Amino acid sequence: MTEKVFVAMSGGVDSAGAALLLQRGGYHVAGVTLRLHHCADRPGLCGGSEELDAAARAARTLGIPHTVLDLCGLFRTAVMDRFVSEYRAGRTPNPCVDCNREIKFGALMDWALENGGDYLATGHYARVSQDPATGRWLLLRGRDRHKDQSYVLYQLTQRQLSHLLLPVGEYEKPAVRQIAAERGLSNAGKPDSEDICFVPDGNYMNFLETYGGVRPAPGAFVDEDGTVLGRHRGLERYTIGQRKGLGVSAGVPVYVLRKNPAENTVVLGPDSALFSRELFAGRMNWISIPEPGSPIRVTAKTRYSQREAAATVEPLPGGQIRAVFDEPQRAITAGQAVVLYDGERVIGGGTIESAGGRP
RNA sequence: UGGGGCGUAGCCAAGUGGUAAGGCAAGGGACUUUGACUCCCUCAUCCGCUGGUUCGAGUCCAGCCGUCCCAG
Repeated sequence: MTEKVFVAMSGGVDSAGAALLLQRGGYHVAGVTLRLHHCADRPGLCGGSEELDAAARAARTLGIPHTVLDLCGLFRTAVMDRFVSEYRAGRTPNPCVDCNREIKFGALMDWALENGGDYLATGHYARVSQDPATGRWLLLRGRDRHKDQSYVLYQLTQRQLSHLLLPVGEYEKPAVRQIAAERGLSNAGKPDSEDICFVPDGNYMNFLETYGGVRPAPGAFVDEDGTVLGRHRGLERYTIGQRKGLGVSAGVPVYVLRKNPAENTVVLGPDSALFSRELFAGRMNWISIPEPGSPIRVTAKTRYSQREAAATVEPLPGGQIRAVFDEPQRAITAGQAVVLYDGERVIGGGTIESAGGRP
């Protein structure tokens, strides 16, 4: 009996390509698209009307059934509201991680399995396999190194991985575009999506104000000695390592080193002051191995588009870890994810809580 | 108001007779499924103002304005 797979179709080329590949692979394929936004519908909004139409069109081209699942309410509370509260707390969140955990591989996967699906599939550039020795499900990097998205999937559980198919992870992006074009999919040449899906214009500050009710409070830019360098326009506007948009002319480039919510100050300094060796992270999820009982050697990424760096990870009580890098890392930022790798495998990951151990 | 210094783009700043370096900031683009970083491009028809000398002045001269320091 053929297995049934629901493909999460965003309206983009990758998820349409995933559906096409699964169809060719002999699966019984159905498309499902999430509606994530009721109002403020704008072009390019993931889970918005325009993308729903594009997804439906792709499904029609492929001749597969297509349904829409409305998860607006959950998306608001689990992703958008959390995005706002994280910024309010002075951190820099990665909403895609939350969305993957709560929405795509949470509620959507539950729905797919409850509705007769054996699997859920997405268009992410990553791979799933099973460790022949331990039987554990593994998350591997995508074949296309440049598009690898394993970083944003580090919170997947064994159960989720066991029901997950990531067909485009075996391909290079240009190849996906090509087979989509050959099959007549109208979104084959569609530009890669960027920005946060609920902030398609990239103006997240505007989102925080209008949706989140954030009232940015101006304060002082200071250097590490406390000397005032200028006025900032609200802590939410800045993230660690940021250079652009500060409006401070110090003769040399200056970067955001820290945010100090208690004083409502932003500390600026040279790039060299951004490097630190150590970080603490929580909310750990272990994939390729059980939670370790002693320090392990890994490579780790502290940001989505960053090369992994060698580190030693020490498990701490309460599911936390302390990671010490061989070489100091730039702009380790609270709220971002640290993802641990062993070659192609994702070992696990967590949310960065603090950085320390300056070089 | 006696002596001296300085006044070049938003900020800093080179330039001392030959037709406005550079850095920071800013704007635009590339890159990027988060915020960023990085890279590329752009950014003074004009040098406090007004005259003068000169083939030619930001550069020399005079006056004025502004500003800083010293001064009994």
